[in-house]
Amino acid sequence: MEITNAIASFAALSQDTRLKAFKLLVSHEPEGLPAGEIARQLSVPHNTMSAHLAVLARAGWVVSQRHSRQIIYRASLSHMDSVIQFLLQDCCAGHPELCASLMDSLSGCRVDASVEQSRH
Amino acid sequence: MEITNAIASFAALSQDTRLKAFKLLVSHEPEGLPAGEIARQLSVPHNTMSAHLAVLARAGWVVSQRHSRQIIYRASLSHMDSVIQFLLQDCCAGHPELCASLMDSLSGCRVDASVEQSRH
DNA sequence: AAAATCGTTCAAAAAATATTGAACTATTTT
DNA sequence: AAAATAGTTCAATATTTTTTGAACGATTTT
Repeated sequence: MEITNAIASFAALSQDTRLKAFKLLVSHEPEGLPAGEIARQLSVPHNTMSAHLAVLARAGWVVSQRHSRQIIYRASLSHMDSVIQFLLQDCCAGHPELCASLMDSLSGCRVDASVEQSRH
Repeated sequence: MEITNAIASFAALSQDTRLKAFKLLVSHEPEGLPAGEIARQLSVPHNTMSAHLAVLARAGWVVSQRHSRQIIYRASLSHMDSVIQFLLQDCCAGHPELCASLMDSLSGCRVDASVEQSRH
């Protein structure tokens, strides 16, 4: 990821409605949500929401697809991965301990059968 | 991390000089760099740089400490960790495959002796 | 083909950010 | 204690972003 894309990516998430919309879409993966439904859930006028969704889309955080009358938005998890990689770049080289701690916290989300079982 | 802190964090990195300054500090961990040196390396007036460093500090991306006449800035790697955790929250639960891919890319930075040896 | 529904785009005003000369504070050197 | 050095803060201007009424475009229903 280039620095220009990174700036646009951070700018896109630096606004209340947009960050909430993105989080909402992440929690609605992989089905996605139509534009109007996002506006309704966040209590934002539909044209305001449309402008914000355009910013998120231009930055790469969301993708959209028309489905009859509605336009379905989905979070782009691969873009999230790219942004995180951008942040970590030039960091882990000298400091593997940060990666280690991150990996530890990430490993908590691998919910497989054996882990499920060991919870009881 | 609260959503308010997340917004401030993303806003802080959504500006060219600030993003470059943070990256510069990450690559200068753990020694850090004095404010004037950062301004010089990025070709920015010292008062402009000071304002930007204040934004980064308020958001939590950097910490500073006076050392005789100069003020040394350092990147806060733990803050970076918090922001990444904020992004991943509510994501891995339904989608362990994203975490898996992230862990794969992260695992590349674990440069220990055995890996070093196997490179030759 | 008219009406209804779902969204986007436009344009203009309002609000928030960025920039920088000048003044100021803290520390060290002479 | 004056001068020099390293940074910050202030204040005013310039720039960018956000918001929203109104108009428009696409698709479905009547």
